[in-house]
Amino acid sequence: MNRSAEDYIRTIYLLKERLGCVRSVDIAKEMSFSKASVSIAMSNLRKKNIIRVKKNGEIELTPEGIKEARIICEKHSTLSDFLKIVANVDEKTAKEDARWIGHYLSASTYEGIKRFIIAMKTKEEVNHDFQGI
Amino acid sequence: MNRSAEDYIRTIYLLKERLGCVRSVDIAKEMSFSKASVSIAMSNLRKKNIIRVKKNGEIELTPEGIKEARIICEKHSTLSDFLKIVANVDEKTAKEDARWIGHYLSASTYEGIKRFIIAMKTKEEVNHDFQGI
DNA sequence: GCTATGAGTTAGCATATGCTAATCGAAGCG
DNA sequence: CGCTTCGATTAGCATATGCTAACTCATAGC
Repeated sequence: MNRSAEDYIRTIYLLKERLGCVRSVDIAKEMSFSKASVSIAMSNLRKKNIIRVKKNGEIELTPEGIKEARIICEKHSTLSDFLKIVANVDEKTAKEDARWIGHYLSASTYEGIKRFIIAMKTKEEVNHDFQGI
Repeated sequence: MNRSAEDYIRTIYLLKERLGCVRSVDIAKEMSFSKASVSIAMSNLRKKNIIRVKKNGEIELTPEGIKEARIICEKHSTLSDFLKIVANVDEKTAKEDARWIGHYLSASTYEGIKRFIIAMKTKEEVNHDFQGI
């Protein structure tokens, strides 16, 4: 998937949760893109069978689209947590950076980061338990 | 600076050290790009006053180019070390990934990562000293 | 019923990056 | 000397992304 497509898919997924119903304009507003750009992007996602557009303009992720979206969002939140922990940056910065690097990191590096963050969180819990004694 | 320009600058800097003299073809071979693409990229770097091309075709970084190159390479090696440590990936993977994320990470996240890696290395030294006792 | 508004699409453009094919110029070889 | 080869450049193309301007279409209000 392209970087931009990933971004659109993630946005559609999140807007669906937030608004219930997602249209092109909602996406354009959320991403600060023109209606035209979104229209073309939606046309591409439709060709790739990621979304389906109802007669009333409502945009729905297909089952494949939902699967993709979950993968993208999981990656995104893992990387965002990771950056917050290791680089000590704020939520907003972490999310923005995660959005970019999520697309460019190799699979093996991402897996390594996932292991790192799981170990880190476990360790934190252990520390917390000890402090509780 | 563009992502591609950063890559070209870094390559020129490294090839200069490795070969002594850098020409367009050397860059094309090193990066696996066509001569044409490199030619156009060099023309852009010339316009930005990053490189200077001698009559014999030799490419030299200007003082500004060298400054840029050092910043890029430092960032690159910091991120590469970082990925090797936290994600436990091999040198090659770490370098490739560092090349990409180096361009997309925000300054604050990069600074945070730098602090993290310095702390990590210090700690390792301390551990090493303790083990030596 | 006409018009204004909102949503979506299309045409045409711009930038960043890459490619191949063709060409130019210099250098080396038979 | 003429041909080949090498290095560099140019023209023309392709893809990915974005934009504005102009259009269509449906609906809501007067």
